[in-house]
Amino acid sequence: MRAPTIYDLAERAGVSIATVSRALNAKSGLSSATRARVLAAVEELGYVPNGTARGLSYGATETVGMVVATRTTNVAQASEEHESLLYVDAVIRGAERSAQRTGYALLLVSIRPRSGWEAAKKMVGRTDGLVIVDRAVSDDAMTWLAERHPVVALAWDSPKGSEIVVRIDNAHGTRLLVEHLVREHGFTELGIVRGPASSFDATVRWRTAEETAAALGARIVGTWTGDFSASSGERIGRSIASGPGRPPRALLCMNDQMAVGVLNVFAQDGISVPGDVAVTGFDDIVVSRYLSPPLTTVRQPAEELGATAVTCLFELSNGTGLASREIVLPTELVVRSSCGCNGETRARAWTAAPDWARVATLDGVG
Amino acid sequence: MRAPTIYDLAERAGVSIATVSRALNAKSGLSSATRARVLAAVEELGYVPNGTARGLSYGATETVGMVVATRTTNVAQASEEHESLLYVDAVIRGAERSAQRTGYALLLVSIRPRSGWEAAKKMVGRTDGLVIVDRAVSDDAMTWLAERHPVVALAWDSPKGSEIVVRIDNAHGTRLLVEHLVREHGFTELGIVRGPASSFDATVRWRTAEETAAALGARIVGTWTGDFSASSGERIGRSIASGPGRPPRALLCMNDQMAVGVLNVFAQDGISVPGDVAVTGFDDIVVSRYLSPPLTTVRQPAEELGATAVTCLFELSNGTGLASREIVLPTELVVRSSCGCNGETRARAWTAAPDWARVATLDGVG
DNA sequence: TAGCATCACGTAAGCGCTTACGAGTAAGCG
DNA sequence: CGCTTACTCGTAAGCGCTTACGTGATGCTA
Repeated sequence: MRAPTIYDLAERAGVSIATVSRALNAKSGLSSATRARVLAAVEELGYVPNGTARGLSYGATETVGMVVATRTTNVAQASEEHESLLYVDAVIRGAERSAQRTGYALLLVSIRPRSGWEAAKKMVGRTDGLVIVDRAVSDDAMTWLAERHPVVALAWDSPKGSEIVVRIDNAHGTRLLVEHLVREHGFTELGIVRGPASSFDATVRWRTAEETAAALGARIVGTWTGDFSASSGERIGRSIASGPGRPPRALLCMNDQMAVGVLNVFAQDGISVPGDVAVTGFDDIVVSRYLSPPLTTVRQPAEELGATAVTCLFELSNGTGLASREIVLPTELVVRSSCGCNGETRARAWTAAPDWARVATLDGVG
Repeated sequence: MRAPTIYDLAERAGVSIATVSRALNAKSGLSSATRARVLAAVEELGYVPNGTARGLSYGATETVGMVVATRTTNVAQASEEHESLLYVDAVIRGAERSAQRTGYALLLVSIRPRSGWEAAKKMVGRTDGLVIVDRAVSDDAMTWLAERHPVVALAWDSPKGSEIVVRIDNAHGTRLLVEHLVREHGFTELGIVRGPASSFDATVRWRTAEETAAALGARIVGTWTGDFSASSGERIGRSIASGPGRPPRALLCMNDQMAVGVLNVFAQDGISVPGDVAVTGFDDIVVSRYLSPPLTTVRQPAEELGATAVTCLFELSNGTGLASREIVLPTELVVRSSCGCNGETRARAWTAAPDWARVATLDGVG
């Protein structure tokens, strides 16, 4: 049972395939009678346009590609597999939402560690543009891709080649957080739980944290390195809890998932948060506000990040021309209880990011 | 700067386009010298095959579609938007992984509530098969789609039309949980936090919970209905905490996210878990083991669910023929501390699901 | 050396659609 | 009433690729 084509529709409606195409695409130059005949045939035959043929002829796939690094949760099995990064899921949601608004679909591929970037390459011939998340491909690969396709890099360093970069203002959020801990709470001995060195976001965060602490006269009394997973946070938390030295008065985790792990261990070991140690995160994932104590963190607009990336892609291919090759989304400090405060307050921190306002408005945010 | 085509390659390598195609697709009947010339041209020109043209000619898109209902987290803004269902993200990951293994990509669209299913319809012409998650479209739409395209329904009732159903064994997991609470802990007064009535999974779960409780001589002293979000769990938890009646001895939440909300409120209000009230969930999302207390729950293999769905799709289009039109994946009881137990133990519960073993093995699980 | 496979490659058709161009008809004008 | 203009619709080319079929060259057997 072959799927019906416009030829079938044409025969059924007694018109030519050109007329069918015009009716389907709501073009002008058609009598309403013929249009109705064609649309009736569509219903009768249950016709669905072949997107492949349409794309080939039309010259656009109406698809945006999203390339992410593989993140797998499989607690039951191989533990060397990485835990999923919850915020990436949010980015994907945002991108899909933004694409959908223009009738586009999201083509998702993940790149396994050490698996090469063939999958990303393949996407060039299947999409109208690519969003590459968080170092899913190497610098060279990024340049290669951006040279021949519209590419937006998410959570990337400043653009080196033709790619557009969309990222969040890690530094500003981190600064607000450290200032809060040092100035409001008077904590002078801080600990830092870093993220993986491969992550651009993570690196900026801990660097800024250390700089800001130094500038404010606080000391970094310990640093640990995790991989952004809750289980790595758990591991680190345990080593702090059972270590010889005095724990830091406040522990800054470079993402929420690691903070989740830390909080869990501290609760088990009878370390009071925030009484003994204040703990903070970064990201503001869905569950953070429901932890006990509710997590003080820096909110990064993950969905907006994905949505903005796709919007940029559209502008890029429309030739509208972006005002800037680098777009920075704002972060905000979300103060809950794990730092020692009482409830939730938000210190919205708008960065000086002129481009952002424009792009975000397109997406219906601003 | 037009993207290079096989015509450019042919000219460069001094061969015909047919030869180029053969070289690219590793077909036989080519001297290794010509093949090398073509591949050299590929490198020089930075050629990437046009997937659209390939698909049209080849007759397959090498794409599987995934249709989900919109789930948006936007705590900052419109609160009527639903919180993301974390387990859906896991399903997406699993599907992508399974698709990737065969060189397929995942085309993702979400359907907004009340937005119609046009987006899903469109996917028929753009994919080789469709996975529809958790009632993203109506029964009629499902039938229409399944009549003209390979379709796998996830977390759906038994198949009514041509679709294949892949779901988890909700009943078995729920039964294990209730038995644990009643038999091991001796709880006789249970409360149930239901999920949305539209969800097939949720309905089976609370029905089974109530039946099992009755069969074991425990009483259901209260039921509440949430929407699977943590915030609805929070709302329900608050009404329990501040309500007049005595709270149930154990509170069964029909998913983890609602349990997260409940746990949070109880911690705030000084209700001890599991001392005063035992709390359980369903799903075993990433963070559940890190909550305090760690959540006793029923693990559903969300990634496997997605992976299995895609695998089924492949079998369906290969014409290999599925042994059954309904595949049930096992659930397992994960006992942590929120029920009153001490640590983590797992009661693996293999359901009598002969098909599953076969399908899952294909995916490298069994 | 005639005859026949076999191999390596080119030719051309066709996948289902969009769209430039042209043809035919009806309407508008002096 | 003859002309132009506008409208409606058909014809055909082409998007970039795969592949059935054909052709010439080479190797083998009798």
